[in-house]
Amino acid sequence: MEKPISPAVIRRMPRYYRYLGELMNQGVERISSKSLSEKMHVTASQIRQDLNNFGGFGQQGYGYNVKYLHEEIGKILGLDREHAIIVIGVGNLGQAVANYRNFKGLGFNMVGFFDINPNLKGKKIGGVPIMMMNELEDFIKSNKVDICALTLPKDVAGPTAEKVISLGIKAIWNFALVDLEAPEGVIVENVHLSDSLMQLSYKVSKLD
Amino acid sequence: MEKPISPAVIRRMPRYYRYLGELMNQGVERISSKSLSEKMHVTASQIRQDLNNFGGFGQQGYGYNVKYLHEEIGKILGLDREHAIIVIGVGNLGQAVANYRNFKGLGFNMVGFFDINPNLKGKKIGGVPIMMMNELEDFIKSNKVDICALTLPKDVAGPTAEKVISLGIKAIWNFALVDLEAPEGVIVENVHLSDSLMQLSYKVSKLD
DNA sequence: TAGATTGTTAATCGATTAACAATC
DNA sequence: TAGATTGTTAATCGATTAACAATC
Repeated sequence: MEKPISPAVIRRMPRYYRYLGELMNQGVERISSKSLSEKMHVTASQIRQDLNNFGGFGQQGYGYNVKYLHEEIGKILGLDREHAIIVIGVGNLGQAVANYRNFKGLGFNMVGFFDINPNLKGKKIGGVPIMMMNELEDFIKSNKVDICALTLPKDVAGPTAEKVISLGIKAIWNFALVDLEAPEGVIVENVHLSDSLMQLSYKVSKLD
Repeated sequence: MEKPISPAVIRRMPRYYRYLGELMNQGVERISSKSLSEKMHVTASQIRQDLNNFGGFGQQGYGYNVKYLHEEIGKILGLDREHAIIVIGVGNLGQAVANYRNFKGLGFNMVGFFDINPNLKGKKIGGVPIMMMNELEDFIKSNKVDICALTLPKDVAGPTAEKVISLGIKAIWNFALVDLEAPEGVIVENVHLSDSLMQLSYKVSKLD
């Protein structure tokens, strides 16, 4: 295995991917680290350092081929394959995640939704059925599921996480307001909306 | 004005706040940096350094009073006052933000929702009306609005941000998939869900 | 070829950790 | 008082920036 890449670098990769996608759409064929750095408000040095963690994608005197670099970063981020996602908790946030447009084009496919509310049973979101929690185990065992999004209240997030981990899920996208403890070999990515809002609040209160 | 605090520290503050809130609920009266560090999986040294950016909240030989520290961090994060929020874009994500339970208790109040879909006109979420975009200007001028959440497609996010900024909004909580450029004195906090999902995808693909 | 720009090494800067004197 | 634990200084570590030789 390669040497581990620092979290700071990994955080920046999706942003590079996004900007390169834009450039591609605009028909830009090549770009130098310098002009990309101006667009993104980072240093050219940082861009070159970041990319060289993964390989030499550029060419001296030329810069980077936009399409090629976009594709390579896609591969680095694992976007060159399909990811099957289930969403547990079909409240407002769960529905938002379920419907989020941008995911499909990146290879993330919603394959099942789960809730405890019997009124939701059998309903569909984008053609994908909402199932009850007692169907979860069977579903995971008989379908390939790569990622489990948890959009449910914090007091049930922990037990639910344990359950899906015991069923073999290796990746949890957690929206519940707890830091889930994951065993070795399981990845948890947290999205804490209120943390983000508090950071905003902090910065606002510094303005005066 | 005090010296600026590093972003890394600010990112950690909401997490401290969360853990201290939990401890408070559990009736814990005091805690040392050491035992808090074990719960949070960080170093005790980092906790003390972080806190001392803002002041000395502890006591030698005793540790920190949980309730007091929780309150002080709340003040640092600006949670000691009310924040009026409007949400522009009442799609799935907008509704999720509009309904998010945890906000109210932290002093964040939803005061208005805006969309372009005429079918939504006059409907309410949690007693707060959904208005049309042509009502936005009047609303902002005649009501105190602290934060504007943008939960809309990326191609309209930029112009909408410019508009609310021109109307005096100083804080934007942006969920659209673009990095908004904000003038001096305006804060933009981005929540890029797909960036987060890509980071998860990256980590998953490293597992094998 | 000459000019441009990378890949990479070296220098700087900042953040984290360790250590310990101050003190409750 | 003696023990515990902070606040803070010093040491280490890592990340960012600068510089430049390699090379397209």
